[in-house]
Amino acid sequence: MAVMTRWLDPDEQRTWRAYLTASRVLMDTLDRELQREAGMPHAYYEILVQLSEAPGRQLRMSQLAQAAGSSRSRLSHAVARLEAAGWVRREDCPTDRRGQIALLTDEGFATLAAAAPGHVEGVRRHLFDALSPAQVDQLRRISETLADHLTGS
Amino acid sequence: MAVMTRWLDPDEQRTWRAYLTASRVLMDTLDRELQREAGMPHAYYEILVQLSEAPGRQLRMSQLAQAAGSSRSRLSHAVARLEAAGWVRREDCPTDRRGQIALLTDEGFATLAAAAPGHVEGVRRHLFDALSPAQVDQLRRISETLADHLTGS
DNA sequence: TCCCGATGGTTGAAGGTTCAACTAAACCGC
DNA sequence: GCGGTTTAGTTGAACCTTCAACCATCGGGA
Repeated sequence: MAVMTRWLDPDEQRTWRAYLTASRVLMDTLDRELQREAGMPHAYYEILVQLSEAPGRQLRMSQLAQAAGSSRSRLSHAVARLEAAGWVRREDCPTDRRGQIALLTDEGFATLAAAAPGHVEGVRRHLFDALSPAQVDQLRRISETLADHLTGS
Repeated sequence: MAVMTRWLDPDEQRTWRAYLTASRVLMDTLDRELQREAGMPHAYYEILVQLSEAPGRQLRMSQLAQAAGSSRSRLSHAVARLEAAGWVRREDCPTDRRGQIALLTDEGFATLAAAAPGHVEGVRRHLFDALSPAQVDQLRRISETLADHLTGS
């Protein structure tokens, strides 16, 4: 028997369209700002942030991919570029000969430190300044629910 | 005088991280589903949707770019591919000799009609099924506020 | 011990996006 | 109607992401 499509009602349509537009414009804006001011896309910034917060400023590739929300392949390519830029270094993992450890160089840390204020300012201006405290709270709950739902299934 | 960075407080941090994760995973999931089931990325699907809803199933390139939230350049490249796939056709604009009109072919419409149920089902499953009606409403307001804020500035 | 499946990571090719440069036509003030 | 400035759209190069294929190593069972 054919399964009927559960189409979106007008309210859902409107919500979905608004969400699509807002998230796309927000991300495009932040990405462009970061590219202009720090010379890297947002995904690369995320990688540096995750490394900077890890103990010893280093992580196994897999864990870094996980933390940065990246595929392994993407991370491999990205780290290759970050390494060429001198911001990250690779080392062999002592406990697993298959493993690689990515570590943030001092130069990478300095670049991140230089980029962070501008980026945070952008996040604040484009996101938090537009929302009421209640809305920020709602957005957090919605996002956490969604993330759970998506990764749980 | 140096401008102090308005850093994010812990709640804002948490909100921002949750938002980043959720929106990235959501979009990645939908994109992959669409690629697998319809052979096109979400951005291309958006273009076909906009064309399908336009009078005469056609739009000027600029208006289509606007509607689909795409840059002109991106749209040019995309339409070139969609044309090669036989889903879109280009015509000269009769009233402006600089202009180009993109129009959805019957084949393009059929492809879209075939892809839509699966995609809508995905949006419902991954987004709406996870949220309460109140949260859907909150998300709509937040997104509309954000979009206004971003495009207004 | 040997084998086999799972895990960690890389690679190359194909496809998508961005940016800057460019052509052509329309608009505007004079 | 002339000359400069927008606007419409395309192009190519550089870059980023994805996908599938691949190699190496690890871990567990017979």
